[in-house]
Amino acid sequence: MADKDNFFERVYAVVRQIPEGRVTTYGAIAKVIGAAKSARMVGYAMNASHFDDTVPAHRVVNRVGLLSGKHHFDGTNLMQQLLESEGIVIKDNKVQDFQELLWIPPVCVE
DNA sequence: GGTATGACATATA
DNA sequence: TTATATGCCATAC
Repeated sequence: MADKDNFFERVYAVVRQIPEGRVTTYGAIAKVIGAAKSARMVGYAMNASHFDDTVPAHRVVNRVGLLSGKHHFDGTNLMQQLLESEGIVIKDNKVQDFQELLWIPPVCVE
């Protein structure tokens, strides 16, 4: 289903599975959706996810735990506030204990 | 249909 | 270790 949106839909599906208070990386998502080399596409998909409020893009950060995409949110620190609202500590636009908060989504089995 | 861009990642210097 | 360069793949123009 949703064979049209294939890529975006897959990204959304994974991001939507991110538990509250957890974060993940673009690379992890890319790998799970079957496009490990398309980590950039994940971020690109997130850009389009703005029309979909069911996708917690604020829980997705780059591999260093940096809120690379906070700049794309409405506010300047909206992303950070959202994460902090979930119990995640943000310092200098970076996720503290990122490694511990990092959550790897299960592989998409169709 | 080719070029340019991108919320990343990995490799090399 | 930090900085620079390249790859990768899908979207937009």
